[in-house]
Amino acid sequence: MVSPNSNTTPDLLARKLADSGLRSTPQREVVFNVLLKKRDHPTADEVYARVRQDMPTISLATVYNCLETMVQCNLVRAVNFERGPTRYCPNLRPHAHFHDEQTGATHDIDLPPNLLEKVNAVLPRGYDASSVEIIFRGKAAKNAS
Amino acid sequence: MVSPNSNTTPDLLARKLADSGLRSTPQREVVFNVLLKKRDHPTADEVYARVRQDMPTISLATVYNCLETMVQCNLVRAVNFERGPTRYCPNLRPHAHFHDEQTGATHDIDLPPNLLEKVNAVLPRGYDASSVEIIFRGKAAKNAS
DNA sequence: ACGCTTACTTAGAATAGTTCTAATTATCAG
DNA sequence: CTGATAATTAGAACTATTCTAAGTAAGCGT
Repeated sequence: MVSPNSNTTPDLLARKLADSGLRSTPQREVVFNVLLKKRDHPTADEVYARVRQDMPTISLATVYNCLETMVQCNLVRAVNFERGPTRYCPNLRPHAHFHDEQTGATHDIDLPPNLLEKVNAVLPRGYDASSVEIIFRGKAAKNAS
Repeated sequence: MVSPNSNTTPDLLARKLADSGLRSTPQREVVFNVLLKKRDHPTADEVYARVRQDMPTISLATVYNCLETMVQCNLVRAVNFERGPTRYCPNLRPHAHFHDEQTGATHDIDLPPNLLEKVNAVLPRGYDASSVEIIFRGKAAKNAS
């Protein structure tokens, strides 16, 4: 038998899941691959639609379960704009999000290493932030990441 | 007849509404006053509960309508954490939000004048942000604004 | 390999927050 | 005062998500 996945991602998914005492399953693999393949911040419904092309029997509940599991394992970030549907993002680098109000598209904005520290520095004493989120809203030119 | 509101807020509400071609109504006034009185980032339901003490016949739909109207007029900011209920904030200064994960409380973090510019500066060419939102998550000491 | 235990998946019901609809009421301009 | 427009209202509808309970699969000790 050929060792699985040896040529693709060196099973980040399986490793990170195992770190949390969880299993890699076919459903989790296909959901994760969908996120990696097209990094356009899809909603759960959009992930569901894409995943069904490979695995037509998967349920929407499972897609939600898988996504939530990956968020818990820090494999994926959940992103929210106002009260719109949650979007999912497999970019693990520190980054902000730019929400294009015309098109609805979401773009990752990579952050220079010191920026989050600078932002954190505005917190008065007594505040201890475990995470910072930065969201831009506006208009983006057509040529964007 | 005594001139109304001459001693309280010099009718910011009525002015800002008029700027958008809208009327000041009893419902809008009481909703706005509720927001000003206790600035704890209440949800629409919480606003509804408070408003009904002064105006028991108001409807929840009207509370939503009033809040949305005020957001449109830039009298109030809508704040969202994940997919929780929208919260409302009458603080018009540039500020970030700190979401205390233990208590669920929200605190305003005033921003130094240059910070938003610095943050904006991380945007690559082609991105034109009309607004930036900064959200901290973590733990806050008991003595907080 | 066998059974046991726990993890995972599934379909559908339930839920929360919000928005919509259609009818009523209030306000403004002439 | 009258007609037009704006605002309010109650309740239905909607959307995204979570819950429930049952079924399926996988790892583990023997």
